[in-house]
Amino acid sequence: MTLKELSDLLGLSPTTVSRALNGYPEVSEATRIKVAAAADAHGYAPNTRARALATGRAMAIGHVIPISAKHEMVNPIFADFTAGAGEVYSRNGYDMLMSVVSDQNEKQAYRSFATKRNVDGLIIHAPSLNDERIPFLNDLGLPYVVHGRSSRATAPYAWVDVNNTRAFRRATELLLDLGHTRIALLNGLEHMDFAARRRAGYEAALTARGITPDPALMFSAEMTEAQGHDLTRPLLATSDRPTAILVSSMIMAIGVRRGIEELGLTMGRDVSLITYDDDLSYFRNGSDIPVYTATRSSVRQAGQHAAQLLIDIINGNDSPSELLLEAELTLGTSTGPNRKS
Amino acid sequence: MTLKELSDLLGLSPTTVSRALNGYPEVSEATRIKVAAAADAHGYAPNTRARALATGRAMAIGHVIPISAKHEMVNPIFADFTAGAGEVYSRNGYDMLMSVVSDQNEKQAYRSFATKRNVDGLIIHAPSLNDERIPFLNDLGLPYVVHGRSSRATAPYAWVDVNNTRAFRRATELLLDLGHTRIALLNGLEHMDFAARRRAGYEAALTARGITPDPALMFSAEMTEAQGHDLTRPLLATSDRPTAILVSSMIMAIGVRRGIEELGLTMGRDVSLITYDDDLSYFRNGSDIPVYTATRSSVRQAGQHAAQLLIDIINGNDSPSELLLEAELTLGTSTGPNRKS
DNA sequence: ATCGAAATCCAAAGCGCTTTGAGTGTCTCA
DNA sequence: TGAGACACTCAAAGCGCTTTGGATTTCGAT
Repeated sequence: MTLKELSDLLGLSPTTVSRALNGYPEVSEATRIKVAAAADAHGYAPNTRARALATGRAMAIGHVIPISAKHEMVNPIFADFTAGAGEVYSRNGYDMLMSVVSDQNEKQAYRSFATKRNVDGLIIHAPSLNDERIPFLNDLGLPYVVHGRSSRATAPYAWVDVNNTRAFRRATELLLDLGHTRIALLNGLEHMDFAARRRAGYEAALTARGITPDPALMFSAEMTEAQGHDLTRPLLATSDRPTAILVSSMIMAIGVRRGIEELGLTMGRDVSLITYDDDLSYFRNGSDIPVYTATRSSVRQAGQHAAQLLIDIINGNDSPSELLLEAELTLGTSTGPNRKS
Repeated sequence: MTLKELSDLLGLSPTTVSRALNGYPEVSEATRIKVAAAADAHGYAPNTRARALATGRAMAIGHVIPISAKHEMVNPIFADFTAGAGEVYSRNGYDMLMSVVSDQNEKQAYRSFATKRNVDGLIIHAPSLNDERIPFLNDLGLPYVVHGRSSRATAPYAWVDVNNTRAFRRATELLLDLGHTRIALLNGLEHMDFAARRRAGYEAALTARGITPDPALMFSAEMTEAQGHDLTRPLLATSDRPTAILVSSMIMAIGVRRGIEELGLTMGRDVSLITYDDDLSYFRNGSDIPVYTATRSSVRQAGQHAAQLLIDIINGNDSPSELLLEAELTLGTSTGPNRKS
């Protein structure tokens, strides 16, 4: 069913039908209702491609999912972020276009979006400290929003981020308050901005209490279950082992816990643990009582915010284009007072 | 840069330029090279929307991601499946269109894809035993591939699935061989086809050894960490507790393990555990030695196969449209002989 | 020299929609 | 009664591409 067929059916011109459906004022309410009814009855919806061509707007947002060639990894938070963003897109009539590329080809994917003109905007993920995508995209001229920040970027850009520094500072302070002084940090890869900020928060809290951060207690790795486990085992086997561990992701924390228990130790008693929790839908932190003490911020909500911000930018509503979300610190059973001192 | 601009630049007609770029034989090799070079130099790529309108092909595949309204859950395997499918799409010049909708609106999302004509095909996930989407999509006339099967569907459809029955039958047999007779099953929701098949495999193995499946040992729930834990606790608190547990997902298994250890029991010694492992990239089963004994099948590869199959169907290459993948059974440290008998 | 096929290239139509600019009635007020 | 204002509606152009059906040139063969 095309517009022309529908208009023939109604004995109207395509113009009028189009205007009726798109809510233009030049058409009477009576015909509008008639047209809408007929469209509904015959299951008519405008052909996206033709409409996009005519209006110059693709009504689609692009997401580039880079796959690390080394580890064949998909960022686990991606599904929930996507879900959040997707809801907002649907609500606003936008489609979500996903491009899965190996991380070397990422820029090419952005360029391709721009030249093929099949999206009106982009969301980019996981920025590094000085992310080269930002100047690149500024040149490209396609609206975009960054999920996260890039501390050393000089050009302006729109972003939605969590206050990672504050979150890790508070988590560290909690552990200090519980009497822990040897606190390990199992962080994500620190060329990533979020990880650098988390480390800064951790170090700031220690320094403020007169403790010099010990490089032997700080680790930076991919945030997998296996890494969590593999880093924890040797760490806890030393004589002056830490009494508390700060972990950058739930998934990694699962591995840490596995390591703790393999050594016959008990989490929350022998070793305290605080983790960052992205509130992933399939991995909620316990059912009633949280298992892990955690700083939590919903990545799904971040997705909603980022999507809304991008749509605002595309529509030219220049509301503030930066949004800093706060994580909340929730007590679980994984922390307790230091018993070793 | 449009085709017209490029052709003006080259002193050729748009026709010739278009043909040169699309590899039609009516253009000399010399001009083809010249055109390609110019296109490259000026960063020209055909406008997707215009091309789609002209060719009648959207060069895009739709995925509908239903969000369970009740639990606000995103299927965790979705990210990896998507990654696999996305690779194949990219390689073949297809875009991936994602539509996130609450599960009540799912059909509407398919219909919208069909009427708006912005995709050439669909992939659908998580079919139930008698999935109503199959007749619905057959009517709709948009090519599609099902990830999974729908046992009670009468109409034919293309699918890619894992041999769930066989996988669970083999896993159960392994436990039986180890002397376990009271084997619990923590399954996914059994209106889902995959879960029903897994249960069938489990029951078949038991029955073949003369053991009547005990309803008190069979559970069907959402496959979250919390559910795994919450089901395990009371299960292992009974006097005639099972000595082995078969679990339908790694994530759930993590929760089961937590339950086991909270009770002071040791996995692999006091309780054996076998889990189904989708080989999720962020949740590999241990680094060197697998932690869990598991039946594994890569959901990412399933994504690749499904995407390829769909593209084949769209292109009219009618290769066989059904693909059954086998899961492999890998020994980890979570299983051991029954010590209780 | 001439013809026909092969090799190139092009003009123009068309994909299905939006939107501009104009046209036709109908109403209101002088 | 006539003129202007208003409410509707429409024809046609245009978005950027592909593709049909010709037109032109080249060249070996007659």
